[in-house]
Amino acid sequence: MYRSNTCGELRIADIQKEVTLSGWVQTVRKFGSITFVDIRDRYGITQLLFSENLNAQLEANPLGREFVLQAKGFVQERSNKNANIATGEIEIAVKEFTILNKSAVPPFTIQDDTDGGDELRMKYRFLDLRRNAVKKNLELRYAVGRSTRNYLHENDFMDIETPFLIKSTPEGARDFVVPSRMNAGQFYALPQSPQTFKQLLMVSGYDRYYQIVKCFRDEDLRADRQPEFTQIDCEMSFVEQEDILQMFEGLVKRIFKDVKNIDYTNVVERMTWEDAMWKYGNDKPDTRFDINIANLKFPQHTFPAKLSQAALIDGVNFGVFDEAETVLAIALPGCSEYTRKQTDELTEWVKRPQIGMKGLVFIKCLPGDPVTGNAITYKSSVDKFYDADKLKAIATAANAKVGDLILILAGAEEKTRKATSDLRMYMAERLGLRKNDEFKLLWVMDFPLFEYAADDNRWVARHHPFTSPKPDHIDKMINNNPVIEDAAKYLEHPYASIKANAYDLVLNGNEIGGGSIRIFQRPLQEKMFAALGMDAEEQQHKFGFLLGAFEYGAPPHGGLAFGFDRLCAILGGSESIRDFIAFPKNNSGRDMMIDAPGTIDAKQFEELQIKLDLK
RNA sequence: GGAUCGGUAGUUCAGUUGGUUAGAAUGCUGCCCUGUCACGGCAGAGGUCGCGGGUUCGAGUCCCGUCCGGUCCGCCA
Repeated sequence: MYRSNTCGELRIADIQKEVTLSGWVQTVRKFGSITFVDIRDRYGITQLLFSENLNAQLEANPLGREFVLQAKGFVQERSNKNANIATGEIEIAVKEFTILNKSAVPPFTIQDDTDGGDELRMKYRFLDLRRNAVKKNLELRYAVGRSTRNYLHENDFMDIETPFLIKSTPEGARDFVVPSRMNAGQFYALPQSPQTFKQLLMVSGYDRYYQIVKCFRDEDLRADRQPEFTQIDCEMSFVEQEDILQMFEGLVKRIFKDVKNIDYTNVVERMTWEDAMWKYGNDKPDTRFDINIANLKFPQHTFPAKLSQAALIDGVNFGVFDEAETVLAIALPGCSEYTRKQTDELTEWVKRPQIGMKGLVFIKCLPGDPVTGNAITYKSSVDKFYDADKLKAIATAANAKVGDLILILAGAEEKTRKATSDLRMYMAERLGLRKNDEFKLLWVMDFPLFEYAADDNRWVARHHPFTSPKPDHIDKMINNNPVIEDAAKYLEHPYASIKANAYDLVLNGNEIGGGSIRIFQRPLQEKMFAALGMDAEEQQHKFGFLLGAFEYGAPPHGGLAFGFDRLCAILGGSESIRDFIAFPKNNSGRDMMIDAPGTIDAKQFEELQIKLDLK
C-alpha cells in the first residue's frame, strides 16, 4: 500500500492514527537533530517530522526537492501550528520512509509565486502543472465542464461525438489538413467546428445535441486564441431564437452558481448589433461600466436610423473635424485634473501604430464659475475654435459631468470607431472599472448576415453560410444579385442591410458564445451559397451532403457554441486561456514541451506519396 | 505579412557616456543549529552576456543581419 491518506486530508481528529503518505518533497528544513519535510500531492501539503533516530538513514538517503517519498508514522498535534494550511494543526511523526524516486533539481521552484518565466514553464509544463496556481485553473475547468454536462443532461441534451477527419471547405478560417495514405494525393481537414454534423444530427432527429469538443483553426495565435481549442457545441430542433437564448443564458447562470456560487438573478440585457456599434464602437461591449461613445459626426450610410450631430462641431473651420468621416467622444469620470504629461501620454497611446490615430482632442470639465453662473467651466485643446457654448453642447452630447475629461477622436470611420472603443477599454482598465469579480452578461443580436470582403470585392458570411436571414429580409436576398458595381458604395447594396438570426453572448467584453437559427430549406440554402459566389457545381461539391439532407425532412433548428477555454479564463479572472489548458501551444503554434510540429521520416513521405518542395 | 518589447549565473533580474576582475536575489553544494513552516547562520561553486558580422585602441553596452520568446495589428465564416 503506497498510501492510507492523501496529503491534504488529515486533521486534529486523526491524532494517534497510524498513516502512510506518498507525495513529492516540497521543502526540507533541517534543524539540528530533527528534520521537517513538507510532502505534497494534488490534495495538499502535510508536514513530516523526522526525529533523531532517523538521522543515519536520512544521511544515507538524502532528500531533495521533488523527490517522491513514502512515509509511515503517527499523526500528532503540532506544538507550533500553521494556520495557513489545512493540515496545519497536525504533523506525521515518521517511523519509516522510502524514497520511491529521486528528482533532478527542477529548473524553477514549484511554488505559487514561482521564479520560472513563461518559456521555461511551458517547456517543463509537467512540472508547472504541479503548482497550485495552475492546478486550481484546471480544477475550475473541470468544474465548468461538469456543470455544463449536468445542466444539458437535465435538459435532455445528448452528447454525440462527431468525426475529426473531415473535408476541407475553405470558407472562413484556414483548415488544418491531414494527408490520407490510402487515398494518395487527398487530404482530410480537421473541423473548425462540428457545424454541419450537428445540423445533420438535427435532420436525424436528435433534437437536442451537445458536445464539449476540440476545434481546429490554422490562424495566428493570441493570448486568447489557440490553434486547437474547445467548444461547448449545442444544437436544438423545433426552436425559435427566444428558446435558444433562454436555454443558454440558463446554462451560463447555472455555471455561475455551480462554479462561483454566484446567483445571477439580473435579466440578461439584449442589444442589437447596431446599437452596440453605435454606443460602444464594438460588437462585444463591456457593459460593466457606464462610458458610452458620443457620435459627434457619424456616417449616415452605416446607421441610417441614427441622427448625426454634425452641427455641434461644424461651422468653426476646424479642419481636423470637418475633414473627418467620423468624430467620436467619450467622457472619463474623474479625469479632469489630468496634467499635460498625462494627456500627452494618452495622445502617444492613440498614435501607436496598432491604434494609428493622428491625435486626440481634450475637453476638461472643471467646476463652475460663481461669477458667470456657469455650472461647468470647459477647458479644451481646441479653445481657439470652440467657444463655451459649443463646448457645452459637445459635453452634453457626451453626457459629461463636472470632473470628467472628454476625449475626442476623428478620422476614417472604421479606424476611428475601433480606436475609440480600444481607448474606452484601455481607460476603463486604468480607472479600475473592469473588476474581474463582477460578471455582466449581454446578448448582442441582429448581426448583419453578410460582410463585405474588400480584397475579393464580394460578400462573405459574417457568421457562417448556414445562418438564416431575418424572415422579412429574405426578399432582399432573393431578389438581388450579389454583384457589387461600385466597391466604394458597397454599403448601398441591399445585402449590406440584411440582418441575420444570429446572436452572441458577451461576458465582460468577451465573446463567450455565438450562434444562429439555421437555414433548413434547400432553396434558401442554395440562394445563400449563390450569394457567396458559389455556383451550383461548387455547392454540390462542397456541401452536397447537406443540401441532400435538407430534402429529407430537415426540421427547423438552431444552436450555439461557447468558447470553453475563454469562458474558463474569464471565470478564473484571467485574460490568457493558456493558463486554463493543460498543454497549450506558444505564440508560434509550437508545443514547447514535446517540440511540435516537427519533420517526419522519409518513409512516412514515401507512404503518403508526398514530396516536399519548400519555397 | 507587419509593429513593438525582451534574450546577461540553474532561475528572476540589475549593469551608468563604450573603459580594468560582469553584480544582486533566489536556487544549488558543504558545515553549524531540537519546533521550523519564505527557518536561520557561515562558507563555496556557478557566465560562449542568444548567434554571426561590423565600428572602435577597447563592445554586455553602438550599428547591421539572424534565431528564439512575449504582446499587439492584419488574420480568426
